[in-house]
Amino acid sequence: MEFKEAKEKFISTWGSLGSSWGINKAMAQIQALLFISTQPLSMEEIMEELHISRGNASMNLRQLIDWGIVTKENVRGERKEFFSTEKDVQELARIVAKERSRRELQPVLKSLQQLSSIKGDGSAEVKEFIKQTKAMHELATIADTLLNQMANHKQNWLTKSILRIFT
Amino acid sequence: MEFKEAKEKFISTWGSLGSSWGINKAMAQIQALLFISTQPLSMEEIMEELHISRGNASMNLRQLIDWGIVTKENVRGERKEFFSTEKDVQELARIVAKERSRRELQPVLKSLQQLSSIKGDGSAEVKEFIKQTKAMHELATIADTLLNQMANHKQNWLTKSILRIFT
DNA sequence: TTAAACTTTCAATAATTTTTGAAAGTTTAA
DNA sequence: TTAAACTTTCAAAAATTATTGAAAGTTTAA
Repeated sequence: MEFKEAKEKFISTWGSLGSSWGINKAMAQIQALLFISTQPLSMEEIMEELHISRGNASMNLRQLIDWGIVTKENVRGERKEFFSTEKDVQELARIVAKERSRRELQPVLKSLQQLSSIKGDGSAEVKEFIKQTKAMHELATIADTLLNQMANHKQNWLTKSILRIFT
Repeated sequence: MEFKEAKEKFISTWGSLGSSWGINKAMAQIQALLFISTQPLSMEEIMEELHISRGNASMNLRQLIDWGIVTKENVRGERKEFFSTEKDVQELARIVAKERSRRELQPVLKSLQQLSSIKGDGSAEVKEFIKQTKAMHELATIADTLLNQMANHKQNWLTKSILRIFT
């Protein structure tokens, strides 16, 4: 396989993985492009490589910056902005874990908390509701703890810990 | 909060959580409804509760069955089919972990494997490409191992293991 | 058999999400 | 200043995804 082909395949694979995990395609593809680039890229270069519009590039870069995955770089002698992504995969995993916990799990946890606290009237259906929402709340708490543990551990925790888990 | 209100809120919360994790809304809502129901429900009842069409109910129930989350039940004296969902949250988590690994991680792993094996021509960009796709492959392998470890452990592994992880 | 009860399929439609591109906004060099 | 270089915004258009509903298909009781 040629490099050019491999590069395109990597970008599109990453893009569709993103889609199936609730991250939009362009956003995932921009990140993929930066991830394998040897130097920071300008918006112009990103637009050209991925065949996307200026507006699309601008908005998705902003989102990536919001997530803390991409940073603006100043290249000396250049007026325009350049962008680069976090290059360490474990650091990337940490950021994503943290952000997904904050954005998606926390609100659900809060809801489940409330819902499992409705006062029972003794009926079977309300009892079941309370029991099941409580169980979900516990599970979500555990998942959240896991994500945050990941997010708070520095470099290499993954490879170091992996063999000790579940043994 | 009234039970009816709480029930609706639970179903809609679950539905939108599903959406943000790549599972369609109706599918997540059907599962939520069954999850808090004290007995199996017919398609008719599901359609009515969730205000969705027969076709929608049928297709999403099939998907849930494909995933192994919902099963058809025979209720004696009734001709129509009834549906119920796995009620144990940890078992649910196991099924989801296993299925997502199989459906989404495995294909990506295979791609990354291939991509990180292109022959280098000595150029910096190809070197970077190989290095970065290899790193991704390693991370994805670890994530997959984790998911599968989860999927292969019986009941209660989560609560038992959680305190021992990352310590 | 047959016909009623029920489920599935799928083309058409609706809803949602993403993308575009041009106008408005901002920054910088001179 | 000002005007060129660059970025952001956002309404409209396009693309994607979900939903409907009626016709076709299947199962079962009699």
